Amino acid sequence: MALSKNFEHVSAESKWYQHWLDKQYFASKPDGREPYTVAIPPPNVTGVLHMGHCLNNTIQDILVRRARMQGKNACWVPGTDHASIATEAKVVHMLRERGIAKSSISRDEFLTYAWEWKEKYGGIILQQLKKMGCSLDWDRTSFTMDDHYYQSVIGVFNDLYSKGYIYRGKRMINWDVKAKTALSDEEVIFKDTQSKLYFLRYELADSPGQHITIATVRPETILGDTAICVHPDDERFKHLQGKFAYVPLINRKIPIIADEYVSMEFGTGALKITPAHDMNDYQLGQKHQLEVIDVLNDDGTMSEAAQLYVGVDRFETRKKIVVDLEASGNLVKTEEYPNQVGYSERTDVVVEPRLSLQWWVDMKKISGPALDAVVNDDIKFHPAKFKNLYRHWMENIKDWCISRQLWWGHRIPAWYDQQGNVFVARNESDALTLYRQKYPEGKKEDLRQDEDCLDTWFSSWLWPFEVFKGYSNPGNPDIKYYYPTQTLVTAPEIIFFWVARMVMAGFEYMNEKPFEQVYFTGIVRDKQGRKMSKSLGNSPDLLEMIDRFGADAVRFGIMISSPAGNDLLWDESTNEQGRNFSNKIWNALKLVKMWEERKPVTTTYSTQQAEKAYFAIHWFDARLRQVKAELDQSYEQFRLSEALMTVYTLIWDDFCSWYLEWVKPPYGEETIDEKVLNATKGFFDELMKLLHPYMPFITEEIYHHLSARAEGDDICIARLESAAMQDADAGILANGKLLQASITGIRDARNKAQLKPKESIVLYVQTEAPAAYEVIGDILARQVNASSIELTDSTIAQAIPAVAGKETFYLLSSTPIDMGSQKEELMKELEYLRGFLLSVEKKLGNEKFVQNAKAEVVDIEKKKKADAEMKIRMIEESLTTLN
RNA sequence: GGACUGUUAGCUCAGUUGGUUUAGAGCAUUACUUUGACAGAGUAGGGGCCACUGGUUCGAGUCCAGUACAGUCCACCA
Repeated sequence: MALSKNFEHVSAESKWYQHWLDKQYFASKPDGREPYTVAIPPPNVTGVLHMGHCLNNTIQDILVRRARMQGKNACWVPGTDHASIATEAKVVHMLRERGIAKSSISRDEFLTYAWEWKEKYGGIILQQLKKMGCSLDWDRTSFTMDDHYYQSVIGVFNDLYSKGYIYRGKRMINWDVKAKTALSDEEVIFKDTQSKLYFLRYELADSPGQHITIATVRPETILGDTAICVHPDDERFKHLQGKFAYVPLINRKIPIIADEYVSMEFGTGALKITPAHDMNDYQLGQKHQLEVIDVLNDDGTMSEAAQLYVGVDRFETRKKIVVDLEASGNLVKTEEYPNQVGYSERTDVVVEPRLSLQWWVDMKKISGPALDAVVNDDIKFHPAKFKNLYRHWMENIKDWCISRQLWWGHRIPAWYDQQGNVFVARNESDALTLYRQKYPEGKKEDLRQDEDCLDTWFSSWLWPFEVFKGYSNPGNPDIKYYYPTQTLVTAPEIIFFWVARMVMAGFEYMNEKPFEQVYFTGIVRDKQGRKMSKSLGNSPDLLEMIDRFGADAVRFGIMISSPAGNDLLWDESTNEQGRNFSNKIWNALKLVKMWEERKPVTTTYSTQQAEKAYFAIHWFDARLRQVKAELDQSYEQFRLSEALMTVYTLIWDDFCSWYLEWVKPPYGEETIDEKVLNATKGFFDELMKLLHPYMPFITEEIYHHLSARAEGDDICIARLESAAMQDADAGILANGKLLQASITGIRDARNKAQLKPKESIVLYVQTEAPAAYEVIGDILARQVNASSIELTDSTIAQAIPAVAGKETFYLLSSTPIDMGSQKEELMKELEYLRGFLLSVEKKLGNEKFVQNAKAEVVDIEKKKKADAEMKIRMIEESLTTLN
């Protein structure tokens, strides 16, 4: 069988993914095995794959595939989120492009368009996950607006309402004037902004011509002013307390009140109070029973109440009113003022604090167990630093505004009658029943359902259990088997939006945490450290990259640059590293396949001979065990990039660079030792299994090239056995290190002396461990092109000396050689050793050290000293041969 | 403004309770190697006062304090 020059990822990847699907390897059913459950953080239904998804889902796939190979019943549930604001915005945009205004169509018409949109674009992101190789159980694909899911959301609302945890109230909320909806606090992003501070003077009512000056960044809101407030102890304004002033331009008479809230140092010490448009002003207004004048419409234009600029946008008004205030003589001065302004997370417009009637969840009622679970490590956070963040938020939790003025989503199950009563029920007929309990003659037509939808997160907080119908069909076999899930992999950005609320919902409705552990990924940034975003255009086209480099390479690239718990500065060049790695593995396969074409020879050795003949095998066997133990550690701590690096070097360095070279049959030889061949293939199998979670496609491909496999023998479901170190391993590994150091040192010496690779040498070894050379001698000789190896007690004249660790080698060559550079090298080494010796001697000469340090430490230092002295002696001896 | 995290080679990061060499890895870089798996490669190098300043200690990249810078989260005094 002829193998292509490189790994052909395009054909292999689609072929194997389809094969895995055909074999139902990702489909999970409850059975006697230990479950390993992961519920995907559902991407927006209309979203497309970006680097954040790539990182997040690669990590999940690694965990899930590894669990599957460890014999667990792995179940990774896919799905999407209806993403109310984001999707509705897209549909509104689409309609506008078709010349349809949302306001011109009915709710039902709009929803028809929205569902069409969802059907058309909804599956895209899931298809993209398949391209990445994600081993999701597609039969379980969920959507937050599936029937059972919808009913559960409504059910939860009803339940919380009946417990008194949900209420309706008029409060200050964050208003998105573009989406025309309320936002939760978490949906507001504060950005540093260079603003202007305007100093405005208000004429005093009793003293014409006299003024009080206030400072504001929002002059347009003065039209809604209902008071001016000063600090009660402020001497400058004491005489004005209880007096009145006129709002400029409209001359409304407002009181001057006193409250300790006002800072005497800031601005002029006098604060204008606009209860309708500022959170703090609202509270002051409540306290002092001030009038509330709302001067803005829901789209951000000035309302009738403003009297002036009616219908003009708020920012346009700001420009105009400043001009007018200046003209009227009320503008004293303006100052540059840097402050932070809230923007909508979804639409990126400046958020308007606004008083409105919304639905709220009283979070303190349900946060208790959720806080404890994380603080007690019942749910483990990785990295643990997020525990503090979580705790702080939970301890200071505020009520959650859950109503959104949108149509796409779960409609709030509340009905209102003409009298202003509210009936919360699961459906209209239940609501009618409630209504009739109060008004027996009531008719269906008297009731009107709330127009609003619920916040998206009010549905996604049920995700870990409702994907198994844990709420809608309690106690079913799936929920009993799969819940709680094992690992949640998500971005720290949504720790409050989602993670915290899932924990609360889990305890409230399943009486159990939703997941055992949470792994917070870093944020994917570009090379300059900027967050990847659409607007910056620094987000690469993932599918194009997969086509070009292969999914394995892209997965490799993102994982290798992803330190546990840190943001990752991702650069496209890591794709190349991944592709080169694939190529390297592919070529190793080609080499092994070439050997296979030779004549197999079965050789029997005595135990002692075998130790020597098969040293490479014994060594790699030990290395595998060692690395597997390291990997277990890394996985346990979610150090996935470290684990990948470990596998990478094991394959590239240990297997390709060392092992394969050690066992490679000499050129021209037509036979192959059968035991070596079989062992090599076995190692290759194991290596592919270790790598499979990271690079599923190429590993499956190689696995099948290595040996003819029975039907159903695929690496995807192969067992990955863990291994413990054995007693003999330490000695073998030490010999391996000695062999490597010797080869490197001697090659270096050959290079420096400009000995051609083909020129053979006689190698003399001066060593404290002669026995080792019994075992490693043959390989050493071949790797450094030595015709023979001799042990020696003394220096060898006319030979090139080389020092490696405690060993000294003498390379005797038949051709005359230039020793100059070699001598220089040895002098450098000598200089280093003398410096080192000095530092050790200094340490040992320090009485306090010898007195206070632990005995072992002192012994180590003594040994260092002896070693250094010995090496110096050896180099000095070697140098004499160069003279 | 408050809290947390970080600052180690050109870049990205390891460095476990202070002591096994005068600090490691990957990528990048340099020199050499070119028909026998792989030039998308091989072999061998170079490259760091561990941010700064003090302190604790026989001993500090590692512990403590302060300073500077960066990042994240929270708060919002108009």
